[in-house]
Amino acid sequence: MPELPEVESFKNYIEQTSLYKRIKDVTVSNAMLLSGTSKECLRGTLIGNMMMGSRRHGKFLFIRHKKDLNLLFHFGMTGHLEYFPKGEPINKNAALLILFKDDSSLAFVDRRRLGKVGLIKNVDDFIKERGYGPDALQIDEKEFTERLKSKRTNIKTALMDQKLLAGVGNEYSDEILFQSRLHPESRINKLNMRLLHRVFENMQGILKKAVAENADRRKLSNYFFLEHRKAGLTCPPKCGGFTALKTIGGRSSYFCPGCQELIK
DNA sequence: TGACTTGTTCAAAT
DNA sequence: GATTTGAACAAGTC
Repeated sequence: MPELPEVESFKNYIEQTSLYKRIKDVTVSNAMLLSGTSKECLRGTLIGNMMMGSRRHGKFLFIRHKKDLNLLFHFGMTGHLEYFPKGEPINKNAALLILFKDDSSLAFVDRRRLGKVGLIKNVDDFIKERGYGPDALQIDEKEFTERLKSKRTNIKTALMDQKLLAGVGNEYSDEILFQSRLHPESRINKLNMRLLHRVFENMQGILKKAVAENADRRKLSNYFFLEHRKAGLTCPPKCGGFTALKTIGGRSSYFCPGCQELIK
């Protein structure tokens, strides 16, 4: 479930493995993966070019090839990248395989095929046209508060709404609200500034830490709900209550009713 | 067998 | 009209 920290780690991965290599061939084995482009168009456009840089916005990753040519990745639920140096066996399940001139390759692997790959001209225009909010790590507290405070929906749904702010998904939203001791169904417009401040601080803290650890869950073991997505567990901090599961905003939401205050 | 998972999108409801 | 809610989708797991 690639959320902001995972996508940031994919960005680092590309930068460490795949920049400035001439592209020799492109294989698309799952055309459904493509968004707004065709196999032929993707191949024709990428072959002969090279990746010059990358940029992440929310859960989207953009690879710049040249001015007005960016490769777009969205990883859906199970998408990820795999790089294979020359001579290493490549993953045959790759939905998209980019072969470089030095015979190394980069694969987009996506078992459940919910990811998307596309070509776009301008990243800022794309974000604007699609209406995505500011990136969750770029937004400052003032704008965060401004964008959220008038909403009447619950805090969890809002945090996950990519048009309010981009990058937070189901799992990280649970962790942010757990650390903030705030019930996911709390109504935003009932929250005071102190509480919104707390959510903002926890969001930034958790995302930054996760990015610093390259989204490696093993290194985030002090983050309770990222590690244990289960109901009926004893809440570790202080309250000693039990964790609960409830569908909120159409998503499985884990929380502790004992220490996450519900404000309605 | 079918219920459940996720992010996104679009339709329906408020 | 704007905002909010919820269902659908895809496909793999259990």
